[in-house]
Amino acid sequence: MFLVRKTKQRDAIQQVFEEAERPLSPDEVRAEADKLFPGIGIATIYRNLKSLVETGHLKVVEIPGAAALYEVSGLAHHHHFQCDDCEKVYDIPGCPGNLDHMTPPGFQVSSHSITLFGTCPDCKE
Amino acid sequence: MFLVRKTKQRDAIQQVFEEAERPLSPDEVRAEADKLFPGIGIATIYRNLKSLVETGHLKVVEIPGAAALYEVSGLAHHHHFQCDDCEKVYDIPGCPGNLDHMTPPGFQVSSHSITLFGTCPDCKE
DNA sequence: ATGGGTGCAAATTGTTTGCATTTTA
DNA sequence: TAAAATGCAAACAATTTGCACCCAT
Repeated sequence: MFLVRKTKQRDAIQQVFEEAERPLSPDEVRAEADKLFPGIGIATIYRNLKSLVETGHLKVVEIPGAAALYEVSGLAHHHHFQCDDCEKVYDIPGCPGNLDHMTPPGFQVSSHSITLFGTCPDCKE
Repeated sequence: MFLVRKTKQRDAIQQVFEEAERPLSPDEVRAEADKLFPGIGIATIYRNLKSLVETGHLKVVEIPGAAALYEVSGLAHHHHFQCDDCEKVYDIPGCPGNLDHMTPPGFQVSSHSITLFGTCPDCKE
């Protein structure tokens, strides 16, 4: 990918993320983008997700035991919650902060990932 | 799987875990088990891993962005470290403890997962 | 008109499953 | 010797890639 050109499909995908309120899977992105650009192919979704991550527009959200999700970058440092029931993933603010006391001697930490699991408000009845 | 019978292959797989000092991938298990029982098939590895998890002998270790690993169960609550370089995963003791302050109102937390990323001692030169 | 982008289908990777055969109890 | 376990290969699901064609610049 040398130069990144503007296309209807790419615009549609970016717009999907601007309107999303939680991290989305490639299939969810496809379903939403298809409303804006009917017939968009799944390979196009994957290719654009990858290039949007490379250009810094999106970030990959990795949840343990699940396929990758994507969200707009530029949000403050935060973590995620996955509902045990509906499996949707939500952004949650906050961070326990310094995890140095968990770092064993000889190891050097560059980043961390925290995911909470449980029941989301929608599924809590 | 009704009754679980003892087989040479299953014994080999269990022995691999008794000697492992970190979580292993199915392929690593196969490589080690193959030394104890040459020719063991990958399907047998997967089937036994699944049943050993069901019987409580093993636990699945899910690292964000990586395929599932397995380790013996019965260890104290702990978390994991993945090396950015060699990608090996290590157990690390400790836990920041109460993460309630990260739980947004309306959500109910049942468990959490913490993974530290960085450089392991082996790769630190 | 040229080089990047798209859609489709084939290829990959990690994991599971169907089935004929072997092994355990 | 009946039921469970194995090995192999085919089936799957998620993601990537090759290629002919299309569309921005």
